[in-house]
Amino acid sequence: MTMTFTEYFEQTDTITIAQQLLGKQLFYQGPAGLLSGYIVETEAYLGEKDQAAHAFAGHRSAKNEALYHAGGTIYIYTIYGQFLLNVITQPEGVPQGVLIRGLQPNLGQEVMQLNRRQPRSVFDLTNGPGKLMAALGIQDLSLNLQSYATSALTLSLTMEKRPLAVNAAPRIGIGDKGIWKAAPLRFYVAHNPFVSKMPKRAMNLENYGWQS
DNA sequence: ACTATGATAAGCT
DNA sequence: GCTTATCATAGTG
Repeated sequence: MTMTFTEYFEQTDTITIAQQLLGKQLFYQGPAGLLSGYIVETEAYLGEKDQAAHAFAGHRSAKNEALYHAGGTIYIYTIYGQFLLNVITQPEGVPQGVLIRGLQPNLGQEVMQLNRRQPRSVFDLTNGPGKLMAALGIQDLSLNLQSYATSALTLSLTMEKRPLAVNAAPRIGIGDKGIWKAAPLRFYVAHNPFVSKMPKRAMNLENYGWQS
């Protein structure tokens, strides 16, 4: 089955997309060659009603403009000097998206190593939203508002690994936002060592949490 | 969000 | 007793 990016990111709800992105491969055609990794951790942000979302209560500005664009749009924002990567979901005007929080390196792991300052181990390379962007070497906003369908940053909707289990948990870094602080909108491949804050004893180093 | 550092707990030769 | 892991705190853009 072949599906366009628009279909994939507009035809179903954001929570489902956040779960189904686990195992999809993210590609970046960078200056040092092709880099890629499998998505292992995501968070869903549900628009105007979601107190933790940038579009809460309809907030709209130049910084979060991408949220209001079509499904498949790249949304990058910065916090504390870190660049964070999102995929916009839902049709134009419905400001929802998915934050990519963890990546299992595949192509160009050596380059990613060089792009990072001081990773403690391979598992420290891309196990966080700011870390994975640093590893890819994306440290500006030039890809913001562009599309995964047509830019140097893309992802495969077909080639994928399959998680043995997907866990849901509260999102990270959410302050006092009522029910939205505890809402289980963070999804990750159970026992995968590239998931942020994964305790070592919970890591499965045999299969990384993937089927076969 | 990340890094660095220190405290506490758990493991191990 | 030493090493490693987990948790807490502070500093930073």
